[in-house]
Amino acid sequence: MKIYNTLTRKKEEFVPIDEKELKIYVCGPTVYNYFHIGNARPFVVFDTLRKYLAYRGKNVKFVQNFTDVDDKIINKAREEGISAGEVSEKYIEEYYKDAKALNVEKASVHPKVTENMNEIIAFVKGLIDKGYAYEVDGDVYYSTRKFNDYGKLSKQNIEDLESGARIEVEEKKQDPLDFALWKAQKADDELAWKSPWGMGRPGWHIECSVMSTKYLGETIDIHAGGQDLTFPHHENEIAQTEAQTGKPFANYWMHNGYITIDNEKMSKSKGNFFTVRDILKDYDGEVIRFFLLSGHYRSPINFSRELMDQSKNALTRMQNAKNNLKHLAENGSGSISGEEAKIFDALTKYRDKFIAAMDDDLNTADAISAIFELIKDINTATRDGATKEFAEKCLSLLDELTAVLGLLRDKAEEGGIDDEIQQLVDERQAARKAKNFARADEIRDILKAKGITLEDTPQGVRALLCTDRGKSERTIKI
RNA sequence: GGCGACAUAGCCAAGUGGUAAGGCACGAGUCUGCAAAACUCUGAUUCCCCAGUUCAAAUCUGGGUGUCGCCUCCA
Repeated sequence: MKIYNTLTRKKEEFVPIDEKELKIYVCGPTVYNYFHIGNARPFVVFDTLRKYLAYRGKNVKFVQNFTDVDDKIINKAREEGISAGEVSEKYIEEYYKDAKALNVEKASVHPKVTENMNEIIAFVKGLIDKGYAYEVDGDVYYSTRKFNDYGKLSKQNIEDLESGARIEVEEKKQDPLDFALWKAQKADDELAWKSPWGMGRPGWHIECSVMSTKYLGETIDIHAGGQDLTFPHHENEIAQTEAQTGKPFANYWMHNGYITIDNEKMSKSKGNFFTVRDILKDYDGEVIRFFLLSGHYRSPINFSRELMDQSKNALTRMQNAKNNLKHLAENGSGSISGEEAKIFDALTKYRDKFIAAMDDDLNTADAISAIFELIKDINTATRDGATKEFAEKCLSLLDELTAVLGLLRDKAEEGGIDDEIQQLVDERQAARKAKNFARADEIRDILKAKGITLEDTPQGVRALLCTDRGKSERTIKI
């Protein structure tokens, strides 16, 4: 597999450190609010990377942190009159809900800053001991100029940074480029921990260095996050970690592009964001996931209702193909014919195409097109019916590929077709036979009002339960 | 000022040297009692503009134009 590495600005063949266990770290959310669709992009993209690597037989240890110590959390706690811990616990729970809707798996480990305070303090102390950091009045700063490779990820020249650096009057840094590893407590209601430098809390960048090395080791395979983290966050992580360990921090750095609104970056500070929670009111989580995977992960994607509708319709085409196959598999009979076997052999080329696309720096857009080509051929082959076995094999292939992208999950079926509904369906069939189409249509309208759509197929009647999240197929006796 | 990304049909979007994937929308048709789904056909003589390299360029080089981003919290 080839991966575009921000460190070298090139696509490189991905060579894991240890084939037995790949190590991936993704910067997770600061838990003070629901996450927006821009935040969702790395979650979905790198979850897809993980699913793909697993599909290819790799064992992946996947770490994504929760930042539960931060000014924004403290502010939120003040606003709501609750503790910072209550704020972060609440939004961690909400994160899991939205992530589940997007079919984003839980990470192998979701470490929290608050649970790693001893390690953070030890890490900072280590940097001071090595001469890479210094303490001033309870604050600890990193001596950026001491780290010779500073700027290697973002390709920033340290002198250019110097001239652009914002100098804040109240800071006690020796150099404007230095950044905080530890911040002294300023107010009583601030989160604070006891440290060799007094009560205080960690700076933003140090947590990822600590949690990555703690859970994955000194050198990891892939470190990933949004493009806006490249500088300064990831640059600083490199400076901290490599100064501490003397080893490369991550072999590959992956950065996803932004979500834009009217062609401008979506961000919390601009206020032009849509939370996933809100979008889920109108669209299924899989539609959001499809939308996020419909372009290459490094390109910007514009968010709009029109594009969401396009994604929804495209996903419906996929779902229809699956529904049709399920219907054929459940109601059909017979083992695969010679003609079908030949067709099926030809279909497997789409698996190859899918893999080639994903191998090329996770080209999900191309991978999706391979799935649509597969669907087209399947639809053509099954247009006039198919044997049960052929339908099953096609369904299995389709499921195999869509599952890698986290699409077309089988949704839990709520309720059942009760006798009353079955009776109506039976009555409608009788009415159709008697060419009493008025009554037949009336029954269909009645069921439609109950959220059940009836479709007549050569293999019999099909009932689809329509939820606000799309159609899911229900089997019905005919 | 430094660093960087992008520009392909009405919309979205692959394609990085060999003669334009895929999806959405639109139109025509087939099938169907109807509906839904599906299938077939139709759409860029052309990939922002100009010049160059090449037998061959959307793809490489140079120069423009436009849009966006990072350098400050941000996915």
